[in-house]
Amino acid sequence: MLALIFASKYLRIMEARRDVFQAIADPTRRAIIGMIAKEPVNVNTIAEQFDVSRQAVSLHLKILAECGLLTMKQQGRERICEAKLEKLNEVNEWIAQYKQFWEARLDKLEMYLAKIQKK
Amino acid sequence: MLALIFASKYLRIMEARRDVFQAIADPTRRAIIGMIAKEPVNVNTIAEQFDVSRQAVSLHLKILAECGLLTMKQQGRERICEAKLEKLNEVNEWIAQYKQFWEARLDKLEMYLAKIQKK
DNA sequence: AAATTGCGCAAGTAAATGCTTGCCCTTATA
DNA sequence: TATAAGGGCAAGCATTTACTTGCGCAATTT
Repeated sequence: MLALIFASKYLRIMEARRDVFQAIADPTRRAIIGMIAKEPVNVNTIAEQFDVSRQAVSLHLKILAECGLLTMKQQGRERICEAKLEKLNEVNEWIAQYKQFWEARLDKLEMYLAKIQKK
Repeated sequence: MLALIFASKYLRIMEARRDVFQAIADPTRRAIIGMIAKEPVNVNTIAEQFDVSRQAVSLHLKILAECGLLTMKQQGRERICEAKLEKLNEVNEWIAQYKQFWEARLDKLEMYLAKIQKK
């Protein structure tokens, strides 16, 4: 019984969700992605742009790195963060499968509006 | 000082993030979206598909409704959930602005692979 | 060599999240 | 009309999240 509890706890820790959906849910992390998308930037430069502590930003970077949205490379005493946005494709594909639904709805709306306008 | 703390607390509560990014971050909620995308379904039918309690599912539905991804309508004693996926477009557009970056990378990789293969 | 810069690693905290159980009210069915 | 089915509301709990402050260490500058 106790073992089970420990096991489940352990499993939960191991499974700690670090997926892209989770990563981009946070507005600060989306802003970070926006910052590094065009060119690699070092940690402190990123941190300066936000009004939270460097540590907080550092944690966000860690999360982004863990789910594959960026890589870090050491360069002297600096750590350069480089965006690896391929992983965004996972979200892109999830969304894509539903596009037909909302686009169909919009089409219907458009047709309806056009019809109204004719009268 | 105290007023400030209360004010900030109050603001935080009022601002409670209920955006689409947040909403789709949860795997259960994504699964719910998958269930109701094609046709409206009532609450209990949705809840039966998951191994969490009806209350838990109900909360997920509430969150999805609050951020506009579904609407509920009462029908006798049942509440029918209907997907309104237009809001997904917000995510879609956010992603779209970065497509060039990861696609450019993939193109480069493709070209590189093609080059290697030729040799 | 001394001071500064860049940045990770804890430890601690408040709030948010995800879930449960229990209760209650309404609508439908036997 | 009694019972069942659909489903909201609220309290309570464990975990996670987002953040802070303090410390320390290695690479640079002065």
